[in-house]
Amino acid sequence: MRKPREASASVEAVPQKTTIRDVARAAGVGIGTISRVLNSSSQVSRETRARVLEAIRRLGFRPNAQARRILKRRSEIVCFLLSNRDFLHPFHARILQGVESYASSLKHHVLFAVLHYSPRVPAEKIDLPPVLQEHGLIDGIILAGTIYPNLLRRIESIHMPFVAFSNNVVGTDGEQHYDQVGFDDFNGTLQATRYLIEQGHRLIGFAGDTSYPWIQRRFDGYRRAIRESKLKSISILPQNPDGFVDFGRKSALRILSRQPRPTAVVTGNDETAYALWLSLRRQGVKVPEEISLVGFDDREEAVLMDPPLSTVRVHKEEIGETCMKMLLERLHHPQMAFSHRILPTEFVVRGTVLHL
Amino acid sequence: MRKPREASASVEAVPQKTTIRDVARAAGVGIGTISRVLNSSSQVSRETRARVLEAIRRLGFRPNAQARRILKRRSEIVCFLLSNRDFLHPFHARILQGVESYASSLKHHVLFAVLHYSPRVPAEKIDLPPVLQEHGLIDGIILAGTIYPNLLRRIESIHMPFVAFSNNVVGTDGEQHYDQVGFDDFNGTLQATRYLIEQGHRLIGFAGDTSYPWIQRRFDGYRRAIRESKLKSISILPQNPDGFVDFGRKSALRILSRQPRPTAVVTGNDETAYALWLSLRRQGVKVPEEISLVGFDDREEAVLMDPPLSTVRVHKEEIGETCMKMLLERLHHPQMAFSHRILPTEFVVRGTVLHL
DNA sequence: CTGAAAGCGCTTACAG
DNA sequence: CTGAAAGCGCTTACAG
Repeated sequence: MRKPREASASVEAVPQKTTIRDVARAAGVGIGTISRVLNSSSQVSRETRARVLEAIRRLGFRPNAQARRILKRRSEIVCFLLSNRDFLHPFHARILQGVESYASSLKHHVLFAVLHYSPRVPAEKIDLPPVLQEHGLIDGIILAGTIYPNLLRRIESIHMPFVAFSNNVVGTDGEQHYDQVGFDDFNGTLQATRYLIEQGHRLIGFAGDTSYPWIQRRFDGYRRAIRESKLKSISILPQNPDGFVDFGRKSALRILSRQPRPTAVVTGNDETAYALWLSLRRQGVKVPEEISLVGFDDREEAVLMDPPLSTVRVHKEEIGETCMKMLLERLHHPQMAFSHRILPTEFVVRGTVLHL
Repeated sequence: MRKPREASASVEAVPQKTTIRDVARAAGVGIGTISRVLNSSSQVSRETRARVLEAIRRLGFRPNAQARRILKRRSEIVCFLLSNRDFLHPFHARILQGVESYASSLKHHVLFAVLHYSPRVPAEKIDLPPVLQEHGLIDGIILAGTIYPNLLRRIESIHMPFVAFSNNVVGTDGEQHYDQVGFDDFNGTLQATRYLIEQGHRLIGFAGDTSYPWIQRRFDGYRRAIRESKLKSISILPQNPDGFVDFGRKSALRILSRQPRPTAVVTGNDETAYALWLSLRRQGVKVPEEISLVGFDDREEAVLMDPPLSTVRVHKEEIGETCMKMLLERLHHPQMAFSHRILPTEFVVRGTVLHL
């Protein structure tokens, strides 16, 4: 027994109930004509079109999106799937914004979904959000967050087009058979370190946790620059840091106790740079007068520092846009070869590097 | 050149093409029976169900979500509409997370959309995102960001259920005929200021831009506490600040030049507190030894400070959850009276308040 | 240019 | 319990 929809008073007030048939009757035409007007088909006479548009306006008719989508065989909705992040960090939030902005400019929509999974569970045991279990609701997926091989395999198993934000892909090796967009970790620190060298620095350290593959790539970029100039690399990674502040304290200690003491430090990311900055200040060490500092990511922390942090800027919105663009290309050309686009980073000179 | 997934073999591999009719044929039953199994109707015999499930598995069948939704007359998708924010600030990002988390626990989905509009344009001129122009795609809206009266009227005009995050509603007065969820600005600063008084402070200033209604409410809470204890309120608002750092500099100046000098400052939000902290430090004024500081919002900045900021915590995820919950109630009970839920805040004691 | 009809992939009374 | 049929709100050949 289906319950009748609400009280009779609301019948006129709720335009949702008006269907294409009502409009056809009101305009005295067939339903096909209404559809043609809605889809701005050229084969409708001016007068008919005007009559139909007037009827649509008068009845407050809005076509049912679901019904259209069934026939169109495309929902024009993509899913932004954030995996294994307990909170939507500004970095990913801005990727999402880039996705949304590009998507909406093309009349597409973005569904936001979250997934938590263990990297150690077999692929088929990963419990995907319901939206990925159905089909027809979304056309494809933009995969962000931390991506382990099992998630990749799980997503592949549902045969839905997807694009992965590649920088936080962990533990996959060799060739990958999917579309990816990322930014250039290696060249980011390469450029930053070269800048320090140009500014006259010769004793340059690197502080960052290289157990993350992206920090490792940044470390590699740093080492390349160091080697190029025949300098010696100095790596600083505190043991068992107990949280953010403790991490800063321990690495500051290691830096300051080194003989000779580095004049500059390249950090694995802005957060590390921030923690270091706090600790150095606390110990009365001035940035950049006594130690120059360079970050990576250009997060909010960067401009909150005083002086503001010189860092490697990542164009987060552009990453989102490019993900969306690639996904659309994939949808239109399913047989196209897979590609991995790596977007350039940009070194931003602000206040934390001293010219020696 | 990487090769895409097999071309010819994909006919069987792509489950999207399998329909309920294929399954019916494979299982040797009618399509109605497949539907009943999918909807776990109890009126299917164990053997038939088993046969159908096996066929579904074998064919990799996943039902078409759009088709189901047409019949169900409910999409179980809500739209999170972020208005007039040029970027998804962590504050709103966490509201979104709360919405998503509650929604997904109930098998609902969240569509993320952005809107930019002028507060001065007539309501009917506001160009809503396409998803709000169709019907059937979403069941309702959660409205976040800065909300002016014209947007409210525009949303009301499309007759779609919605819930507004109320703290950033601007310029509406009197009774509001819609559902709202917000947090308690007034009691937040009331509690924070009382805490300062308990700690022995008698000269307490308030720094914040009261042209924003929410900061005005926070100012009111501060004044209530001040009046309760028969103290004198001291309001600090720098003229024409030129950005974040300049704002901090100017207000620090005003605070320090006052005779007698306040021993504590309640700020309109964490950002203000952070700017103030930076400037005070720069001028060699110690927090909290010489000046105590209290923030509002409990944003990321708060824990980035050293010592970490004592502030008024807002439960952002809970706001999102409550929005989603109210929207669902509204959907199930369209005739229910409108309500405005105001969630409590919580004062978090950290390191920036000195006991006198 | 336009209407009548078939059809998209489902759900759900209806009748056995 | 189950199948055949009607129907959800659209789009799109088809035939004039």
